[in-house]
Amino acid sequence: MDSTDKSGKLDIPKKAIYRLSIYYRCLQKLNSNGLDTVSSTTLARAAGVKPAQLRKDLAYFGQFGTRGLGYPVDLLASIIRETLGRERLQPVILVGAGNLGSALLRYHGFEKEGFEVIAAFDADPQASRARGINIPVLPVADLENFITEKSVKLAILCVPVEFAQSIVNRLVAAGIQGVLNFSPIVLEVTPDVTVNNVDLALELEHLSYFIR
Amino acid sequence: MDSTDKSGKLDIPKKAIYRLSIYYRCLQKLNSNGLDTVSSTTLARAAGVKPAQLRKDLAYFGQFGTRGLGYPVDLLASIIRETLGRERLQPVILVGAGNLGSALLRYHGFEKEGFEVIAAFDADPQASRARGINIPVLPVADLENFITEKSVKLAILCVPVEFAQSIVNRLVAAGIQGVLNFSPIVLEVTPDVTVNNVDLALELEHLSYFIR
DNA sequence: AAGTGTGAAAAGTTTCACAGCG
DNA sequence: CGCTGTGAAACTTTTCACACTT
Repeated sequence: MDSTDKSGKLDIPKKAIYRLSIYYRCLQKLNSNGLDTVSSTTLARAAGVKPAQLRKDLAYFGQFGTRGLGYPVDLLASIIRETLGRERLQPVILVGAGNLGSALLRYHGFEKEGFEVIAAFDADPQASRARGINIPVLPVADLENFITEKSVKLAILCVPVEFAQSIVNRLVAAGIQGVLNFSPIVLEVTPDVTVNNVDLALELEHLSYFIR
Repeated sequence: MDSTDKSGKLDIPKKAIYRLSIYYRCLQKLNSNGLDTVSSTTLARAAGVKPAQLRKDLAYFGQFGTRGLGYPVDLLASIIRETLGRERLQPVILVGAGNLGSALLRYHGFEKEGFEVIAAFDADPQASRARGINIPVLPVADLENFITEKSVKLAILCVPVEFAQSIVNRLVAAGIQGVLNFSPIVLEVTPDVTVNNVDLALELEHLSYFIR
């Protein structure tokens, strides 16, 4: 069997891709601490995984280490950055500037990690503008034009659950390929679109199972 | 081998427990639609999984279906609720009422799912109180007393990343058993404590890998 | 000596397929 | 007949252990 899937990407396990982001963060930290080489044992400890897993994860997309020495921090960081598709700044839109949506906009956590949220959309842009948001809040009717014109590929979805499916249909039709979904609903999309669900109540519920 | 782990819990795969929460939501919806029986095929479709997986998941903790008919919606919902430890209202505290923390408090998404956030803690309670939060915002110094007095087991952690580890140490020492962590850091805790990480930037980064 | 890269084993999870019950 | 419950098969992911390189 060959090592790429139908989309031409290297066949890296999904979970390994999540870990790549964690490794990248750890590398940035190490780099700012002036280190230029790191062993799998050290990096793995920082990332909370086992050394063998780290080595296997990195091996999915190449050989970057020096035996007896470790990995070059700088190079490895660039490689991961490129693998994740972060070499270019990705514009992101946010749809649904209600309670949670506007909270996320004020939070600026995405900007800190190098994503630019270039516009928000809401059924009532007037009301949302009042909430101390400093990017344009546009009416939902403008979604399609905006996405096409700016070639936006990523969207954060914070609309009420009953609108989530119909909005995501419009996003996908307009060209969105990745959706970060905060609604507690299983969205139906074509296989070429990736949906990541962040379900805050579900995470708390999951914790509730583990406390005695 | 027997079917319980060292803590005496049924040995249900972690991923199955997440799905339990999803099933529970779907059941509530079905119930409000007046249905009182549901087949694995129907419930599975609503939950976005395969019928066999749903049946296997439910079988981990008992036999609730009637062959030829399906599952009783009401009973199944109660069973899942109990399995998840949701029969009692769990008090939750939130630590770090800054940008994201105060946003989550105003969002009220946890309350909607039946969790009560009974207090928030912040290094500067004064500043946080101004942000339109309607639960007590207490100084971080009060953490230990409050947790002990109210027997709080769950905490939402939204402090800046550099304080996360030391705060979680204090939480755990005071009796917290489950932490919903929003800081981009791998927290070190004893095995009897469960940490769920919600890393918003990481989720976006993961999406970024899948767009072409 | 130190530490990577990697086949092979182990563990975990999902899917299949069908026996068996209502 | 319809649909659950479940062993067994298939698949995925993690861990091990060690040959190999600097």
